[in-house]
Amino acid sequence: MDERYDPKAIEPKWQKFWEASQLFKVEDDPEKEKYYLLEMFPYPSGNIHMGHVRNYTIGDVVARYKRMRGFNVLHPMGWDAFGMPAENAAIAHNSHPAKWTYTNIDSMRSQLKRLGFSYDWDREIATCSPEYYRWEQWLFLKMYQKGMAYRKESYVNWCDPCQTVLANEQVEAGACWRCSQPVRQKELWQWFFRITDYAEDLLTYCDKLPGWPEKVITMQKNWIGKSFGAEIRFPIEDTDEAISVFTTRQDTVCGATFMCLAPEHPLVLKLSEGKQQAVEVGQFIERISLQDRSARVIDSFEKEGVFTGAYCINPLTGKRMPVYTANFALMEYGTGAVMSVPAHDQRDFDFAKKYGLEIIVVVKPYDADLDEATMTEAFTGEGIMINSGQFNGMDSVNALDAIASFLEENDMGKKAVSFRLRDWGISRQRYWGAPIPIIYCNTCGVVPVPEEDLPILLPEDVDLLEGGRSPLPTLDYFLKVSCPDCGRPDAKRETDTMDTFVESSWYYERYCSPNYHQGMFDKKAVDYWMPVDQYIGGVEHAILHLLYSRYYTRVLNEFGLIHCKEPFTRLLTQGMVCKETVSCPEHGFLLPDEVDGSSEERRCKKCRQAIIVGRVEKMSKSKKNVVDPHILLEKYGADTTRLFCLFAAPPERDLEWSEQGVEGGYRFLNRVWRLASKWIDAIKTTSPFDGDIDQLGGKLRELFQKTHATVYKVTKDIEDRFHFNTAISAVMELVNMMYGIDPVNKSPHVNSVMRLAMESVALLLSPFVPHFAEELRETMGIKESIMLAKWPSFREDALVKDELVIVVQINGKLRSKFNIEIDTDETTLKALALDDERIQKMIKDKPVKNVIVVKNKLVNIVV
RNA sequence: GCCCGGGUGGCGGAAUAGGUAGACGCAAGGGACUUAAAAUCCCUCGAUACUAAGUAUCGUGCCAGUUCGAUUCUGGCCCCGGGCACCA
Repeated sequence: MDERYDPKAIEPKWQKFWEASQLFKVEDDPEKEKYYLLEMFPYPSGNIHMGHVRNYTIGDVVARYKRMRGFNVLHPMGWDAFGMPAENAAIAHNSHPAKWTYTNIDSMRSQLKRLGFSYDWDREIATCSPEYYRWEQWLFLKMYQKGMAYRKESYVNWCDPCQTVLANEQVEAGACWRCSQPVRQKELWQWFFRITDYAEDLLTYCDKLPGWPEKVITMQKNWIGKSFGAEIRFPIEDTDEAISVFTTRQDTVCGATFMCLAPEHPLVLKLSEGKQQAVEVGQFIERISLQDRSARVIDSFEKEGVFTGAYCINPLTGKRMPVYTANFALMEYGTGAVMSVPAHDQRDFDFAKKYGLEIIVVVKPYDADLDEATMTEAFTGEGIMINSGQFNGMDSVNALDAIASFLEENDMGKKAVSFRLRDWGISRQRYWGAPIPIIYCNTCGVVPVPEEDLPILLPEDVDLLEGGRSPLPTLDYFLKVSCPDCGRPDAKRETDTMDTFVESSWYYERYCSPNYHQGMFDKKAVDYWMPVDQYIGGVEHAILHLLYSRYYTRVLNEFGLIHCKEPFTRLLTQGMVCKETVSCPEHGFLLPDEVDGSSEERRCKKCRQAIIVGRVEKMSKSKKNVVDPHILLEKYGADTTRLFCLFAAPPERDLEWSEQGVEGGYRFLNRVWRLASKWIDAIKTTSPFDGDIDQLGGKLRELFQKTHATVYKVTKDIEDRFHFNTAISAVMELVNMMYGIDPVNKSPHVNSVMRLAMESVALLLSPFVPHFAEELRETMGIKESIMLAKWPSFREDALVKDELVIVVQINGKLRSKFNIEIDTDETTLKALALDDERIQKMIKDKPVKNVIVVKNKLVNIVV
């Protein structure tokens, strides 16, 4: 055995072996219990970063562990390969997004292989391949037929210089993230998925996902945003029409003194038409529509509005209420109209003060009075009803239901619920995405592409345009098509592509039968594998990706394509990888190798100024606090890199980068290696001890017990809560104890007990550091690969301790302790404790009031 | 503003059906080995005080409470991180 631990030799050796023997390959096998383990697939940016390393290491540990427990484990990997960065990179390098993407995929695949992850690479998927997106287009057509996909005109963030729609997260302070030019709201025809149809179901099932983090569930619930209230009709003066509003505060309806409509509300123009206010209203609508919504929020938002010239009638009080259009009313929420109650809503209060509108208090606090003339802010709490006719004196909480019922009985409104969730706009005016399979015919209108014409291929022979504008509308051979219905030659294809979140909403289902050509899925395979038993990824996808996936799975379920509704049974959101930031007063953020000097006095290499140590933050290129996994692999190897990621913190917490920590992990592996080489000759041909525990004494007995206790502890830590850090520290303890056994020891069972301990160490470490474990086992003469090995079991009789420490407390404070045989009875313990020399001295003649005895634990004496 | 997390040594973190606070690792200090250094192995390592190789007191963000006993349970407060935010 080589005395030196040499990851550079070991790791490629086993990676080759695993690949050659196809040990990561998995087949459907109804005889075996399945376990589907999935990590969020990456965008192929070209390089894996520490976040990926951590995410995929955690996943690989679970995959390997579950395999050793006898599960048939599906552990796939693929690429979320469509998206804007590929287009930008292609423009910058005068290349093609496909070429750029596939080159990146190749390099990232080899990086992942270098880390020893046990993926079944035969199932690899790239979402940009026609073989993949053709089924997405197919499902789109199905959804279109059922009205689940529809087209409407709506406002989007639009950047003129870039000629494209921007997602909300691509708008920074009202400007385009790429060109820094102001973003405006533009009305465009867009395709939508009717996710709101499932709002109730998605919400209900939030409480049926016990394997999800509380935090993510809460975020999803908030995002769906169900609220209970009433829809109330306010008749418009001198017409037969009424304005319908949604409110959660119908208890305050008698305090409604004016009405606010969203600028986009269809009634706004109608009401002001022909009135003197018409011009002002028109200008207001124009101005507000140009404002970006996120910009409106950032500028601490000035509430403003204009009077439409019309009045409506409060159905309960008969009061005339001026109708305004106001910027804070949103067309997308409720009915696009707000009944304004200035006394009990802060926005309405501000608005009323600004425009001199009437304030009427209808709920007073339980213990005080409220005066409209002197109040400085709205009272939004609960209280006693006043100025509300028959409801006066009622608790406002009860009035909610009473008033809603009253409105319903008198045909003025009804109880209602409203959701914050909106339909999912999936159109993107970009090139690098899946084409939407729709044709527009001047005669027939919107015509779906016939199924047999799928896939609609994304043309590859294109010149990308400066600024990111999609070339598709300029490509006649793509654009111009004859209508599938009437055959006229002047029809046009849809040139928008689908949001990349559509691809990531079903990739995990495709993994079950990735090469199936007869349909989206092979039913047998998805029925066997789905749902995903454990999903692992970043919390940044807590809402969008996970919500879309839950929705899409419901759609697939409705079409009978899969049997389950919820795609992910358990979810683990791992923390971020962080590192301290370092900056120089002159040169800004510095990379680690732009800094010189000792740890006390670090300086900028360029200007010799003392550096500023900033906060510990998520690794990012802009903060320059990144560590390239490649360098770690070169210096320490994959096993050390994996070990550090697992040991430094439990998975759900943030991980703080530490060079010394990595060093510590490396040292540990070396330490195990040296221990093994010291013992190898003695234990190579010995079989592990499995005899009667009473044959052992002293340190060997202890080591035997410790070995089994470690198996127990590591199993529990992985099984119960994925706490790999404590699992690893348990193995470290075992190794420390093994160092306490002298190799020249001639006790009869020393070699077999050491053999048992050493084999256990290899097995227990194998999910974490698989190459190391393979090598260690091979060295011990074990032929079978770790991929086929069984997880070790522990012997109950070895877990029973011979004797234990009883703690003696006085008034709850530790004062003494003694060793005693296990299960000694309470009376003996009490007597021994009171007899204890130190205790005697402490008590002296103080009267003993009470003695609490806990068997096998402690004695507490109260004086 | 609302909703989630989280505050434990010099540092990362252990320990919660209430029962020895600080496992394991890092850093630091000491010793062994070495011509020397690195590596390695062994020991020490929460704070304070003292009659100092021992003992006492304090100590898990702060303040109360429940209890024989609280890092763990309850109430209030402070700080940090994250998410959402004109949602009627």
